[in-house]
Amino acid sequence: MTVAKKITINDVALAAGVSVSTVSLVLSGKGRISHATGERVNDAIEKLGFVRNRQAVSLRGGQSGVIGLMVRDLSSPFYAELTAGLSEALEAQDRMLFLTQCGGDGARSERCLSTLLSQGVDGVIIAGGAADTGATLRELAAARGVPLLYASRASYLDDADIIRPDNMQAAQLVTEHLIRRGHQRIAWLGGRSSSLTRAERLGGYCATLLQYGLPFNSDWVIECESSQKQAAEAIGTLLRRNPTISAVLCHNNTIAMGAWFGLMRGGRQGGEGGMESYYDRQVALAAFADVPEAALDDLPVTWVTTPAREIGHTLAGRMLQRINDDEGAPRQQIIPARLVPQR
Amino acid sequence: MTVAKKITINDVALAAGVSVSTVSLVLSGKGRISHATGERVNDAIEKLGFVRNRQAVSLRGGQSGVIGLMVRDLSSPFYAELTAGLSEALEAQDRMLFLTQCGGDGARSERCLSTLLSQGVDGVIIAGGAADTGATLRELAAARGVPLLYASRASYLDDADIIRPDNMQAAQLVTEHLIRRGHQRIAWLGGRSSSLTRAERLGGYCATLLQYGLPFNSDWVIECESSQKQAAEAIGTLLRRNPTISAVLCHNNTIAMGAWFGLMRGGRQGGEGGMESYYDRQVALAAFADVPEAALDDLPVTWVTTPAREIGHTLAGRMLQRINDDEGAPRQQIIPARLVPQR
DNA sequence: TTGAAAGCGATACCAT
DNA sequence: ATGGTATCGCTTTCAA
Repeated sequence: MTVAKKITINDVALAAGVSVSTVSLVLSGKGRISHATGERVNDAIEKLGFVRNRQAVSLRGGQSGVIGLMVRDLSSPFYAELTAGLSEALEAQDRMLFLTQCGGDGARSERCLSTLLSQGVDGVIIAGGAADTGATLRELAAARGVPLLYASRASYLDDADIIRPDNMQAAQLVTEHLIRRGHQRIAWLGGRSSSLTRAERLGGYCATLLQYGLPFNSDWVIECESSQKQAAEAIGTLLRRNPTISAVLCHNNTIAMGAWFGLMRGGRQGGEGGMESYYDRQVALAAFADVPEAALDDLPVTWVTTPAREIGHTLAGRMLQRINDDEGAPRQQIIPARLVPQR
Repeated sequence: MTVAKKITINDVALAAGVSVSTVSLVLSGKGRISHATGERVNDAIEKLGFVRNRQAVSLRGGQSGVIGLMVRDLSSPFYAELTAGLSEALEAQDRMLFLTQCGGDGARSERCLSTLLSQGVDGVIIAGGAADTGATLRELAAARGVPLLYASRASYLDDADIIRPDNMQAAQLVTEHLIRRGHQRIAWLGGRSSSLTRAERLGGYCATLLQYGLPFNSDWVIECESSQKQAAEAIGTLLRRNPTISAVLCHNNTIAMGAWFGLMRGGRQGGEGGMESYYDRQVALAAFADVPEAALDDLPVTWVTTPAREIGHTLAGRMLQRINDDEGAPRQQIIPARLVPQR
């Protein structure tokens, strides 16, 4: 493959019959350039197909126009959606995204950040993970004067600039919705007790129940892996033991689907005492969803969605602020969830 | 925020009492450096927390260590998974990913590529989309001597270096599986007739049927939006009109889920003539899946999965080849699908 | 309004 | 085995 000689501002300057300084001024729109000269330079740029070398710009001290993103795992719908939103918003600002997957690993996170910095990013966003090595990472970034932003599903970092979903509000929203629909006995299904997100949501659920003078029964809060099979079994057991439960709040969409299958099966089997009763009574399902609204499963379920894409947009906006005028005060931005009532 | 002065090789050289050339040689492991000097330099690097500026390297003519990725839409599970795999494999090679979302838009694609090139990427991968502007894009990349690789869900580019899933084989695989399980009358549900992926899959399905001497009936191939509701209705209509059908092949997981609901509902409603018959006969479902195996829905369905992550890995490997020794011959690499029999 | 020249950080050739 | 230095493409004073 023959590599055409790269076009530089020198070539442009030559073609336009001006100096490189002039070309640079035209490019950046600074300095007062006569209209005629501007025209000629732009023509030359057009004709030669010149594209400005950002690395040289950045080396000289300018911005690279690149934001680094460290994401725990891109294949998770939540982070994929967040990343898509972030990339979208950045591109609208003529910036780009540098992507790394840092996993949960601390040492790996440091290497990732180092790489990002060595590439001259204007800022770094850490989405999920890297909670433990927070201090080291922040020192690294601070030493380079690069703004660091966090996006997280739960609020484990109090003193950092962070954007996150409002898990508590989400739980309150959906719990209140169920109550308004007449449910008095609402159970919880799914998630591991070690999950911070779950803890926050449970807080909102619990608070709302008490606020409405309804019973909060810890036997009605069931831990469960995110597996349809396990959820289906778990809801069966739950309802058999507690036949008065009229609504179940599911930790995520997998749980919701499993729960629904569980209800179907229970109803279908029929004639087994308690089993058919709750189907006939139409136990209501509600669930938290990780996916964008358009991708919600078509189940008879009320969803609460965390607007991951919106979080991405917000991150882009906040990063722009940080880059332009570094208001040092760490700040928390909390993005509310939306309710999608059962259709 | 106080920005610590950036550490350069000059600082390292000073600290180690050697020249910058020596530091550079130690960094790149070229030239013969005495062990003692090497030690001293590395100590200084460690002590000062020096990180090499890749922009300067790249400006001087070295590699940037960055691969550009233009992806149609990151929030689609297939591309998210592909991107995750690619990023994973690249990081193992000490390279990074530059991400852009180019949508389907031609002009936008050109701008994306331009930006990538201006950032000094060592190579570019286009995943989905940008089919129409192929020629322009390739010229742009070629002019800069940057290798261009395609990843696509269907084979619309014959003369390019491309990696893609084997849609035909996938369809053959699953169709054959159904036949071996004793199904003779297999219908197709889902997808739009304008979809290239679907066309290729239909080809495999059709070929396999004929190969086994089974009837291929175009009335049994149903177009359908990827919506659970529509799929549920469509399968109902299909089976009512063609009660002899014993298996249905679904274009994706949404269709599969809808189809399954359709079967459930049909079975449940009972007593409506044809409606109950097909439920009792246990119509088998099989489906193509976009998601990784671990994320498959827990349905009584036989899945064929396109290994998106593997495609990502393969892309990384091929890109490495292209960067190192540019064997110009465009080459197609076709990644086979895997069967996940109904559990 | 425009041009000349210094310098950003790293590399590699040419000396020593 | 090391050191000096021109160079990559661009921005930015300082002069003209």
